[in-house]
Amino acid sequence: MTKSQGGPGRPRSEAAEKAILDSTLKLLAELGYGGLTMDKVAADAKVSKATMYRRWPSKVHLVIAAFSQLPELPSPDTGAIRTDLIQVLESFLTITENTPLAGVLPTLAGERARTPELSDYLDKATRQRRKPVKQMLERAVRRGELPGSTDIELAVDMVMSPLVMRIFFTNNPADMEFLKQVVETALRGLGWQSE
Amino acid sequence: MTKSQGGPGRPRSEAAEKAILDSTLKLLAELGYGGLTMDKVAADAKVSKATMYRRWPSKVHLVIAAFSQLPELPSPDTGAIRTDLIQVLESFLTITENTPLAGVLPTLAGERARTPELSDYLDKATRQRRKPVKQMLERAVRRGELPGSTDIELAVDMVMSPLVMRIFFTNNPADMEFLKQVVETALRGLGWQSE
Amino acid sequence: MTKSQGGPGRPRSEAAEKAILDSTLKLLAELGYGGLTMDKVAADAKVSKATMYRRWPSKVHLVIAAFSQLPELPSPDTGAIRTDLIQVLESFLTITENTPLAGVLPTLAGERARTPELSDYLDKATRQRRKPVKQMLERAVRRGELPGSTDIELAVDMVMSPLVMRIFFTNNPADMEFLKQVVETALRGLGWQSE
Amino acid sequence: MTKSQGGPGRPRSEAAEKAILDSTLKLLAELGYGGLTMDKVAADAKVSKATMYRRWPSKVHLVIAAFSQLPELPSPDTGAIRTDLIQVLESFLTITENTPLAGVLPTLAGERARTPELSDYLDKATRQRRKPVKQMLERAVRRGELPGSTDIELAVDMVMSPLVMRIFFTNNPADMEFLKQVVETALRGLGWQSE
DNA sequence: CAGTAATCGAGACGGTACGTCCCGTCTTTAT
DNA sequence: ATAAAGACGGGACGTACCGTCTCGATTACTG
Repeated sequence: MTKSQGGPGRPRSEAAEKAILDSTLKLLAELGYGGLTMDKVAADAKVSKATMYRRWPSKVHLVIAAFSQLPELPSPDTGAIRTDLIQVLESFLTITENTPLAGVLPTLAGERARTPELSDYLDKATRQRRKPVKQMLERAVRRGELPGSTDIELAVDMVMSPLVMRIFFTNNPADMEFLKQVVETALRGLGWQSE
Repeated sequence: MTKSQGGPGRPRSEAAEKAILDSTLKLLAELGYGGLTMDKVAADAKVSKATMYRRWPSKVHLVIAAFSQLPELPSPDTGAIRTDLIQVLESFLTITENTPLAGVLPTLAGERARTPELSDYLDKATRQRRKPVKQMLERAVRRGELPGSTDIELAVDMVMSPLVMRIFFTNNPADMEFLKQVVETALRGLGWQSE
Repeated sequence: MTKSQGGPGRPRSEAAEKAILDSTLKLLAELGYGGLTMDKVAADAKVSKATMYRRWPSKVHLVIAAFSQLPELPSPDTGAIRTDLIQVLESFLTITENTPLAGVLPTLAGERARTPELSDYLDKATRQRRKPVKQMLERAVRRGELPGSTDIELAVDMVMSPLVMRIFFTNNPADMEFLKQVVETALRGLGWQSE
Repeated sequence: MTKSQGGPGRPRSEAAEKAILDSTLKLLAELGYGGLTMDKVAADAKVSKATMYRRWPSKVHLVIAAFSQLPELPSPDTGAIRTDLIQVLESFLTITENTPLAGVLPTLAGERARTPELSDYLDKATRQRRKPVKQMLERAVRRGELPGSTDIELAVDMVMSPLVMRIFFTNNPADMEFLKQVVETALRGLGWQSE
C-alpha cells in the first residue's frame, strides 16, 4: 500500500490525500455515511474523483481510512483505574452522542461482513479506539489494582462493549449511571482490589 | 398497520406476505444487507414491488420485519446460571458465525442512527434476541444464585455485549474459551454465589 | 424494438420519448454532438437517465433516433427537374450551413464504422434525407426528362454527394454557382433531355 | 511548429515522432478513432504523453498528422481517362473497405465542424487524397479527352464523391459495377470525347 | 568541461461524461 | 381494493479519457 518513494513519475500529492480525508470526516460528521457522496467529497476537497479512487478502491475504504485519522480519546491518568475508566468512557459517550460519526461505525461493520477484505483494514481503526482503555488497564495491572494474570483484551471488552451495545443497538439509556455500574461490575469481575 | 379485513376490495394475500419475508431472509443470508435488492426479493418471491411497499414502507422496515421472524434462541434450563448462559451463548455464536445474517444487524443499527423512527421497530427485534438470556438471569435471581438487587438489563449487557463486540467489530476470536471467561467474569462482577 | 402493446405493466410514456428527442435535437443544434450530454438531455427533457437508456442503448443511438425525427426537406414540384433539384439542394445547403447539425452526421458515420450494428439504424435516417431528391428524379423519369432506364439511386448520389463532400470534407466553397454546375453536369451525364 | 535546431537543450527525438505516428496508424486501423486513446498510443510507442503533446496539441491533430503520412494512391497512366479513373478508384475502394481507417475520416470531419482551426490542417490531408485523380483529369484535358474549360475541382468531386457517399454514409453497395457507372456518368456530364 | 536548458519516461492530477444500479413511486391491465 | 408487471424520477457509483502537471534522469549545446 505504501508507495515506493523515489520511483519514476509524479509522486502522489500528500496535500490531496490530507484534503480528501479531512473533507470526508467533515462531511461524515455533517451528513453521516449514507449522506456522504464521493462527488461531494471531491468537490469539498477540490480534488478529482480519480485522485480518490487511485488511493482507495471504494467509498467504504475511504471512510475507514478517514476514521483511522480520528484523534485518540483523551487518556487521563488519575492513579485509580475506576476514575480513569469513568472519565475516558464519559468522553467516549459524549463524542458518540454528539456526532453522526457514531452511526458510521455499525455501517462499516456491516460492510465488513460482506467484504472480508475490509476486515483488517477496519480492525486497525477499532484497535486505535480501544487503545487508551487498554493502556489504563495495563497501568492498573502494574500498580496492582488488577491481578497480574488479567487478560487485557477481555478486560477491554468487558468495560467498553456494554456501552457500545446500548449506543448502537438498543434504546436503553447509556448514561453516567449505567456507565458507573458497568465499570464497577466489570472491575469486580476482573478481581479488582480498590486501594 | 393492519388492514381492517371485511372492507371492500380484494383482501391482502397472506401467502404473498410469507413469501416476501422468506425470500428476504434467504437473500439476506446469501447476499447480506447491501447485496439485497427490493427487485431481487420481488423476483424471488414472485411478487410485485407494490405488494411489498404496501406492507413495509422501506427496505429497512422489510429487513427488520424479516429479522423479527427468526426463531428465538433455544433457552435451556440446566438449573445453574453458568451452564445455562454458556449453552445459549454458544448457540448464538454458532448461528451468527455461519450466516451473513450477522452483518445485517450492524447495518440496521447504522440506519437506525439516521432514521430515529426505526428505533422502536428495531428495538423489538433486539429485545427478542435478548429474551432467553434475560429469562435465565431472572431464574437465577429467584434461585438465589444472583442477588435480589441485580439490574437485569445491565446483567444481560454484561454477558452478551462482549460477544457481540467481537463478532461485529473486531477480529479478535469469539470462541468457547472467550465465551466462558466472559460468563465467569460477568457473573463474578454481578455477585454470583455458585452453589 | 416495438413494444407489444397491451401487455402487463406500465406502458412507456410517449410524452417522455418525444421530450427526449426534442431536447436532443435542440441541444444538438446548440452544442453539436460533442457538447451534447446525456445528463443535459435528461435535465432539459425533465426525464431520468434510466428512461433514456431504456429506449436507446447509447448516446449514438439516441442521436441517430433524434436525427430521424428531423422534418423532411421541402420538395417543390416546378415541372422541370433542373429547377426542382436546384431548389431542394439550396434548402439543403442553407440548413446544413446554419446549424451545428451538419457536423453531427459525419460523427455518426464515424461511429457507424466502429459499430456495424448502427449501420441499418443510421441508414434509415439517411434514406429519409435522400427521399425528396429521389421523388423528383422519379417524376422526371415519368415525364420523360430522364431515360426510363435511369438508375435512381445512382442519380441521387450523383447530384447530392458532391455537395455533401464539399460541406463535410473540404474547404472548397459549396455555393449556388457550384450547386448549379453539379446539377447540370449530373443531369447531362444521366442523359437529360431538357424540354 | 518546427523547432529551430541548434538551440540549447536536448533535441527532440525523431525516433519518438515516428514511433508515435506509426502506433497511431496501427491502433487507428485496429480500433478506429473512438477506440484510440492517447494513453494507448503512448504505451504502444513506448513514449510519454508529454512527448506527444509537445508535438501535437490534441488527439485530433495527432490523428490528422498520422493520416497525412499515409502513402498516396497509386496513379496509373493508361492513356485513357476512363480506365485511369476506374483503376485509381478501385484502389481507393479496396483500401477504404479493408481498414477501419475509413471510419476515421468522417469523425475528423465532425471535429472540423466544431473546431474551425482544424479546417486547413485537415484540408491538406484531403487534398493529398484527391491529388492522383486531379492529375489524371488534367492529363485528360491536355490530351483533349475533356474540354479545355473543364472545372477540375468540380470534376474531381463528380467522380469521387458518390463513392465516398456510399462508403461513409449509406448501406448501398460501393462495388465495381457502381464505380464504372459513376465514372461513365460523370465523364459524359463533363463533355467527355472518347477516342 | 562545467553549466544550462530542453527533452525524455512515468505517472499523478482536475475535470467531466458515460453507462449501471437501486430506491421508492406511479400507471397500466387483470382478479 | 389488491395483484403482477414494469416504467418513472432522482441520484450515487465506479470507470474512462483528455490535456496538464510534476518528478528524476538524459542529452545536447554554450560559456
